[in-house]
Formats: sequence, C-alpha cells, structure tokens
Amino acid sequence: MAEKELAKVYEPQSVESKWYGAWERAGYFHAVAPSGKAPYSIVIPPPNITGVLHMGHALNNTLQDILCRWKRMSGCSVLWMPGTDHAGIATQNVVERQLAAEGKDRFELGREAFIERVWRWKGESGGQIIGQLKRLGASCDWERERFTMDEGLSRAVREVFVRLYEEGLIYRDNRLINWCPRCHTALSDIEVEHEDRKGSLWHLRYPVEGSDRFLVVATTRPETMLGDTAVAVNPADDRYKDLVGGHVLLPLVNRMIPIIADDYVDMEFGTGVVKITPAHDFNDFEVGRRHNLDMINVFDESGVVNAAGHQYEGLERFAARQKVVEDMDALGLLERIDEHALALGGCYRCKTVVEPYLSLQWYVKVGPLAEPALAAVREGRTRIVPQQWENTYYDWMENIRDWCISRQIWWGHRIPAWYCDHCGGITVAKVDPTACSTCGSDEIRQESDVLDTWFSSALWPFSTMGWPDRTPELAAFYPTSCLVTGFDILFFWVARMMMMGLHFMGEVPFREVYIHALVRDAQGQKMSKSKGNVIDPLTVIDAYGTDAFRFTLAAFAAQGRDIKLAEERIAGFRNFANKLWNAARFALMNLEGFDPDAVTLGELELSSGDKWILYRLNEAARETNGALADYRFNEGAMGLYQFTWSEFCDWYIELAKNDLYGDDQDRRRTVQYVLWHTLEHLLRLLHPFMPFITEEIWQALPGTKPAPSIMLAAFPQVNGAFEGFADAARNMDRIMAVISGIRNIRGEMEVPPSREIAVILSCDNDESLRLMKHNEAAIISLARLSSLAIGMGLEKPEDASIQVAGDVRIFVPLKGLVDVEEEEKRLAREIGKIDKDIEFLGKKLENPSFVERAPADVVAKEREKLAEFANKKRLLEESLVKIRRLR
RNA sequence: GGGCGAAUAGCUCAGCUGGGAGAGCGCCAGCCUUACAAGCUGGAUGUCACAGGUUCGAUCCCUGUUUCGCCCACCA
Repeated sequence: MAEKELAKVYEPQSVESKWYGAWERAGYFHAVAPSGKAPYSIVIPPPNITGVLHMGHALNNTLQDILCRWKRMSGCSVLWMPGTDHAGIATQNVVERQLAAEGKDRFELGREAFIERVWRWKGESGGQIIGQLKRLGASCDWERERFTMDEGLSRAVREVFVRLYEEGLIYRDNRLINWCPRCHTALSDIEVEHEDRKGSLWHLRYPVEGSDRFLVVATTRPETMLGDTAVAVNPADDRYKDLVGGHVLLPLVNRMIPIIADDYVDMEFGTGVVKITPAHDFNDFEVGRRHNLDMINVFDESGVVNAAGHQYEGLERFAARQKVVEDMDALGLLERIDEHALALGGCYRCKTVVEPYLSLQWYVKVGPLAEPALAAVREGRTRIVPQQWENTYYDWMENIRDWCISRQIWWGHRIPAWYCDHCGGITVAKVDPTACSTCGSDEIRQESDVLDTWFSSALWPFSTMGWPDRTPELAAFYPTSCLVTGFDILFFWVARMMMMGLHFMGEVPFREVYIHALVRDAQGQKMSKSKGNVIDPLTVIDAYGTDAFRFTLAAFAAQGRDIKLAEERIAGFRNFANKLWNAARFALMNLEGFDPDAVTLGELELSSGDKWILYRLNEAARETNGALADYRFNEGAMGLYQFTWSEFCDWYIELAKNDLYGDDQDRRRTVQYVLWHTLEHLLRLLHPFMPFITEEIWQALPGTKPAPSIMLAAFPQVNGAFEGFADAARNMDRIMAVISGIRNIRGEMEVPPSREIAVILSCDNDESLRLMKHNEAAIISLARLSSLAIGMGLEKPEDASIQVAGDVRIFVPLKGLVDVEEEEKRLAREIGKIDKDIEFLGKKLENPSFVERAPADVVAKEREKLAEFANKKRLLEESLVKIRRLR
C-alpha cells in the first residue's frame, strides 16, 4: 500500500475528474426499480438544449444533488431523472441565425430539411449543458437521460393531445393572441414579459358626422386607428349622450364608424372617449364582440401595415405610427401629446414588442384541469416550500385563462390534427391517419403548427418514466418526492405539471416543491449578458473548485431570499475546503499504522475532550439531517462549517496532539480512534455538499470501508450512545473557557505565543479541582504554558494578572512580562464590560412584575447570571486595588 | 391598481416557535506554535429602517410610515 503524499494545498481539478468518471462507470447514479428500498425521486428541470450552464442551473442542480446524495446515503433508492428540453422557439432561433449567417432562411430549406438541420445541430453542439452538469457533480441517472422530442416522449405528447381533444379540453378558436412579429408565432399569456416604459398618449380628433364637433380620443398606439371600427363612450356620460348612435369620420382612411356606448369606458380617464380597434387590442376585442363590430386586421405577420391600411401599406408598425401622427398633425387633428407610462409586452425569447393579433389557434381549456391542481395544494397533497409561494400559486390558478398551445414554428411536436380538403372536418389521431375520419376522403393535410414547448414539459414527471405504458419506473417512482425549481417557472412549468399529472396519472406529480431563490450579482442585480455582470459557473469552478462553489451556493441558499453572489465568499469556502484537506493530512500523518478495525469504541477510555467531540459530532449529524429535511440548506452547510473549523480543527485536533505525540500508548490509540471516527463521519456529513474532496480523503483513510465509495456509505444518524456524553461535553466547555481566559490575558497583554508563561488556577470546590487537574496537560499545551499550578482557594500573587472562567480563577504572574499599567487598563476594561451587564440584570430583577410574571426558571437563570457577574466583578476589583498599590 | 418580500456590524448575509444579537470578508494587535499564512491567537464594531401598540420583557408578534426589490393586472 503506497502511502501517497498529500499536497499542502488542495488541488481540485484532478480529484474531480477522477471521481466523477469512477462513480459514473461504477453505476452508482443508476436507480433500480423496484428495489425494495424506500424510493426517492426527483425529475430535473430539463435545461434547454441550447442552454449553457448559468448560475441558476448551478444553484438548482447543486440543491438537487445535495438532496439526492443525502437520500442515497440514507438508504433510499434514488432516481434523479435527467434530460433536456427541445425549447422550440429558442432552438429554432439559434438555427435560423446560423442559416442567416449563410445568407439563407428556413423557407429556402423547407420544413423537412430545416428540422433535419436542427437535429443535426443538436447532435453536434446541443446539450453541452449535460457535460457541464457533470462537472458540477450532479449524480443524475444518465442511463435514463431523456429529451422532450425523443420517441417515447413524443408518444406521450400525442397521447395527451388526443385524449384532451376527445374530452373536449382542446379546441380551436379565432381570437386575439399575443403575436411575436419577429418569431412569427403566437405566444401564451405568460410568454409575454411586461416592462414599464415611458410612452406618449396622443390625443386625436375625430370629426363627428353632420356636425362641426370633434370627439377627442386618447391612444398610446395611433397607428392602430387604421383599424378602428368604432369610438366608445360610457353610457352614463352626459357629455356625449346625444352623440351615441351617431358616427364619426375616421380620418386618414375616411371611414364612417359608429359612436357606441359601453361600460368598459372610464369617464374619468382622458377625454372619456375611446377609439375601438377590435383586431389590435384585447379590450377592444371584447367591446367589438359585444357590439358586433368589424374586426379589421391592419398588420401582416411581421407587423407591417397591410392593404387594409391604405396609403400606409408596407410601412413597418413604428414607422407607420410616426407617419400617422405627422399626417394627423398636418390635418390639424392632433390635439396634444402627453407623456404616459405604460407596460409594454415583449416576447420572452427575443424581447420584440408583441402585437395583439387576430388568428385561429389551438387552446387548452384549463378550468377543469386547474380545479384538482388547486385542491391538491390546498389539501397538502403537494406541499410548496417556502409556503409563501402557495398564495402565488392559488392566485394564478384561480384566475387562469385558457392556454394557447399552437406555435407557428417548425421545431417542436407537430399538432396531430388533419384538415380535410373535402369536407372541412378535423381528424385528430394518435397514429397518422390516411383518411378523414368524417368523410373518408384521403385529401387531408396535417396542421402545420407545433405545440408550445411547455406542453411537453408539463408531462415530464411521467413521460420520462415511460407513460403511457405502465412501467416499473412509474410504479416505483411516481409521484416524485420533490421538485426543485426557481419561482420564475412556477406558472410555466410547475402549475402545468400539476394539472397534467393529476389528470393523466390521477395523482400529484410531486409531494413537495422546493422553490429556491434567484442568483444575483454582488450588487443584487439580475445577471444578464446585456449588463455584463454574468459570473460564469464554469469559470468559478476552474478557479475555486466544484466543492467550494457548491458549498457557497448551499451556504447562501436561505429560504425566500435572493442570493447575491460575491466572489470573496467563494474564496472563503475554497479556504474551507483547504482547511478540511489539511485536517485530513494531519490525521493521516498521525494514523500511520493505526487500524480502526482492531478497535471498538466500547473498550476505550475516553477523555472529556474525546467525549466532547463525539458529542458535538452527534449534534452536527442531528442538525444536518434536520436542516436537509426542511430544505434549510444554508443551516446545514454553515453548521458543518462551524463544526469542522471551530470545533474539530480549532479544538479537537489541537487537543489530540498532546496524546498523539505522547508516550501513553493507550491514550494514543484512543485519540487515534476518535480522530479517525470523527473525520470519517464528518466526511460523510459533508459529502452531499462537497462530493469530490470528501471522496478523495475518505478513500485515503485507514480501515475496511463499509462501501466502495463514500457515496454509498451510510449518512450519519443520531447515535444514542453519544448523547450520554452531554455532561462530559459540558466539562470540556469549562476547560475550554479556562484556556480562552489564559489566551485572553496573553492576547491583551501582547505576550507572544513563543513566550511560555506560568499560570496558577484557583478552584473553589473539589469537583472543579479534579476536573482541572485531570486536564492539566491539555491546558498547558493549548495555552502554551511553562508551568501550571492548580489548587483550592489559592491567593493571587501581588503582581499577577487575573481572569475568571466560571468557578475557576486564573492568575498569570506578570513578572518580567509586562508592566502593571497595562494590567490596570485591562482590568478597568473588563470591569467596565461587566458593569453594564450587572446594571441591566439588576434593573430587570428589581422590576417586581418581571419577578412575579416571568416563568420561574427564567427568573432563576437571570439571578444566577447576576450572581456570577457580581462575583467576577468582585474578584477583578480586588485585584485592581492590589495592582494600584504596586505602583 | 393588487400581491409578495426585504431593511440587522464598514460590506455580503444568518438569526426556528418573543428572555440582554451571530457568521464570513474587512479592520486593529500579536504570531513562520512540526495539518494548514488559503493559517493561528486575541480584540474592536450594532438606537436590529422609523413611529406607535401588545407583553414583566420585542430584532422577533400587531398597526401605521418611509425606502428598496420582485410578481401579477385589459384602464385607452
């Protein structure tokens, strides 16, 4: 067995690539169904195949991996289902840009060739994010990796579409939709992002027929007047009552349009007159339907004015706006222009301003699907964490509108509907039909639209497991245990999975949904390419290592709060990884020749220090399990950080040195065992957070391994035997207080560590005396003493510095160390601090209502504290008086 | 317009069911103490946004105010 030399500084790169490959090859990520073990399953939020790993992915997948590794180690059969999303519009855009660079467009290629080209692109450069997830350490079951357009999932999509159609939950309708004039497709309501912008409110005069009056309408979109088919006023508005039923002459196009009355018009706003453009405004559309108005579409699918716009035909919509305003002005029909704030809707893929557009589209009737999805959360069958998001979910589900699912692009699941040229009937079928189901004609054409990308991702939790077949995976792993996602896709994805899962599986898709925060930059701004404030996770990984990065994300992941990622914090956790590494180096150096297999805990005689660290380790296990069970990732991470650094390294390792370097072979063996045991368990606790470094160290530890990888070792649970060490742990706390007291004098008096000092401890009871004597060696070495005298009721030497630690008085003779003036100042400072405490507690205890009404144990505790402070103050004052006498 | 969240040390943030506020970084002082200078030891630093209320007691619960941030919404 060649003992390898561990470098002084942890180098993540080689360790990471080595272990990830080994784990994957060994099949540790693979879930077997059924297995007899308790199932735990998570489906990954499938990243777009166009995607490149960003901070959001890094956080999302780190948290999922922490859960999966923790559950796997806790004895569950874990399925983490990975895959990617075909991302219809986004992917089509990428390939279209490529074509444009070659001076071509998709229409030249034709539909089939274009789709082929997209598949080719996917094969060559799509899905690079998978490799990036592996660098992050994600323990996904890659053997099961799925793609939303692979054969199985396409079959599921088809099945769902046909069934919903047959149930009357999918229909076609001609109405206004959000249209992206750049992507040339319809968008669903939530695919439109509203942004507040400054705009103008143009006031236009429309001449009233048969009169010299004008009606002044206010509009934010003057170009749409080309499609006006009415003006409306409120029926209760006395100003215009006489005009209702009459007409105005629409300028520029010179069309007579009616003056109608509708409650929709707000008398208070503007002039109280609204121009009605049913084909280009959602409200106007409703008004138009109520009044049977013509709906004149004045744009083509690129947002260019069409023939209905007369002389403006061929003008792009914003150019048309300018021209319309100019022409109205020239006619003296532009009354004025006000500044006006408005929320402009943009395409979520390309940011182009969307156009309300009249067209025939496919819809899902969501009301009947939303009901059960609401009930499931209300009844707690799916729990949303943090709970505050439940309200957002309810609000949306309660006000949900039908979902436009057709997209006029080519890349995606083509809608399985065929139109009959002969009878006009529609055939919807799972298998491509050869004839019209109504008239039998074979002159049928398939719908050219594809489905919204989110239609297929809504099926993800069951389609990835083989639905509509009844598979062992579905039986074992559906419903999934947990979904980890950001709130930005709560509506897009989570809500729709709830609806589809309940409808087709009869059961919720996941028991819990953990909604995590957004990762922002150090200034709290959303990271975006245009702002140039993007931190690339892979750059961070290269610079600091995956483990440090993951630990940073976990430590920051407090519930309900955005993460502001500052690079210094990552460096801090890189230091933590290095600290762990060096603690391990220390352990390995001192465990040479030690065989843990030959030792059992029961045979060992444990010191206070040994019991203390085992007790604290046990508490750390309790806290980590509790934190992860509640998705308190930050508490889990920070708790382990504190245990590792402030307890294990700062105290136990220092304590252990005494015995490791000493002559007592029994003590040496005992400490070796405790050191080994603590480190070994600590590594397991840390493994979900820092998978690589923990495996590397764990493999180097002596002893027979319970598993071939730490991934498969049992996650530490609370050990009842260690809970009995609570008293010993408290004793150790007293020893530590004494050591800290001595160090305090040393630090305050600026005595360098190289200078060993003599110390006297004075106890006031036997128990205390025994405890101090028993831990004499530890005190001497940790406080760096030349000598230590311990006794009962000892007198303070005249020129000694004093410190009080519980019931122990600490005297440090100052002879030749420092002058008494310094000691005088230090004592005055100490007394000053205590005075404040005494004053506060005194007031509290003098308050009769506190003593009467507060719980007895609280009062007793406060009294105890006061007595302790008073005692400490007395001792310090005595010595201050004596010190002064020396001058 | 509706809803949600935040305001705590110089900075970035923790703080579970009310009992004198914590971490990391930074700062000051002293240290190459044979695991680690990416380190060790000691230290300083807070009207817990503001104003009321409940309570013996409020950073925590209630009301209001201010300032930020986000989400939703068809007022031209």
